[in-house]
Amino acid sequence: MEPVQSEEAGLAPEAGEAPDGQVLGKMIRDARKDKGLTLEEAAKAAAIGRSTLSKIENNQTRPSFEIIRRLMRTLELETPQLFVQSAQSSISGRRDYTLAGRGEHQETKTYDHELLCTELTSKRMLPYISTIKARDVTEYDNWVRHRGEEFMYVISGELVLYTEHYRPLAMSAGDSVYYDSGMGHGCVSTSEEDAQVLWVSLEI
Amino acid sequence: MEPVQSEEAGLAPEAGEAPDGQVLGKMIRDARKDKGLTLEEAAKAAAIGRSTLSKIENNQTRPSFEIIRRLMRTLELETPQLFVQSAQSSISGRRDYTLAGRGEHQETKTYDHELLCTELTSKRMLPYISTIKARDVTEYDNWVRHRGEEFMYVISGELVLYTEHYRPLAMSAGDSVYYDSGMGHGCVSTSEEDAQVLWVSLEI
DNA sequence: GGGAAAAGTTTCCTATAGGAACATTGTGGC
DNA sequence: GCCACAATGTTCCTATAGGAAACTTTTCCC
Repeated sequence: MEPVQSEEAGLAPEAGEAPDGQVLGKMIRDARKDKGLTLEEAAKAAAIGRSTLSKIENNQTRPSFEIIRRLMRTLELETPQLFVQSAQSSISGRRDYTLAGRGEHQETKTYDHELLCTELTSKRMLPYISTIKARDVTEYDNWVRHRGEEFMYVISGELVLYTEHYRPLAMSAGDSVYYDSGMGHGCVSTSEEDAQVLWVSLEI
Repeated sequence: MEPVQSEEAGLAPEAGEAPDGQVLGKMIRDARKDKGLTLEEAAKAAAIGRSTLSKIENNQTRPSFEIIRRLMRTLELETPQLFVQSAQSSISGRRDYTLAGRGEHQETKTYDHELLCTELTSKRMLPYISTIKARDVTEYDNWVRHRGEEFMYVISGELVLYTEHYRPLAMSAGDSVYYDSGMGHGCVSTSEEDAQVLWVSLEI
């Protein structure tokens, strides 16, 4: 009963009708992991179903506005990251999201993420800048891990990239590294000030 | 008939909240009226159904995230308003780009690429740093174009990103942009010194 | 290594979102 | 008043969102 599905494709800026919400799910998953929550915990806190959250994170559904709203509150996500009308253009970016909230920027003990793109649908790479808090850590055992690849470039500061399979890698401004993000990894700032890092992540 | 459907009745555990759900429709209607659009016009512009918009404005449905996103773009709604109620129009997600108008540039071509990873096999993203010579210009009719997506971050200097379909975008250190690289594009340095740019490219 | 518990995914089903067509309510001209 | 006709509201139907539970995978222990 669906002879024509065409009309949808016409107006939308992004061409492909591929159901890939692509980055939205990843963002939510990352935010959840950052807070150290399991699917169950996060879902309960947001008053949604565990399976629903799983589907959203895997981009297997087109969630309702209400559901997303609850998740954003629970995960303390910056709202503009999720939308921001980039005026029907595929050009978007610039660090203009820090905005309003002023301080209530999503922060965890260790990282402070700032997404560098808007229009999450239709994008496959996820670029963002992280501020890595200065702190002392003798050893790292709490790996970040997600299927895909990741490129990292140090904008400022000094840090050590700990990875699961290789020896720690000391990095400073201008250095970059490319690795399989399925391998556990994590950063620790080794300078007095926070370190700034640019990531580009590709989920497989 | 009046289905005073307490939409949230079953789901929302917290009672002290839930205003957004009721206000959403009014906000959207107001925004539409402000722009002097009829239901039909607005719905068409947002690529949604007329009846759907009607229901949303009358709070008779719980629209999907995607639908709301389209409406916000069409009506140029500020995102935080939808989440933070009583938001005093925090200027967010503003496109505070400085747009470079004008078109006279001399032409040359010489980027200076430096690949940031080795072992290209098994990698899907391609990160590299380009030095864009001062006063360097790419020819407009000879766009760079390749299937895929591209993320660009300005490390230093000032430049203008020219694209095939959008207005020139002036960028300086710290700015970034994400675009479909199938769209013709090219950079021109506008500062005295060379500009340094970090690219991450993803072929499809 | 193996078994158990936890985390995550998929399946199945119901309620409903979204859109086309139909119905109703303005609104201005005569 | 009555008639166009334009704008909005409602009905009807299908595809699917969302949740419970079954199932699978991963993570810990011993």
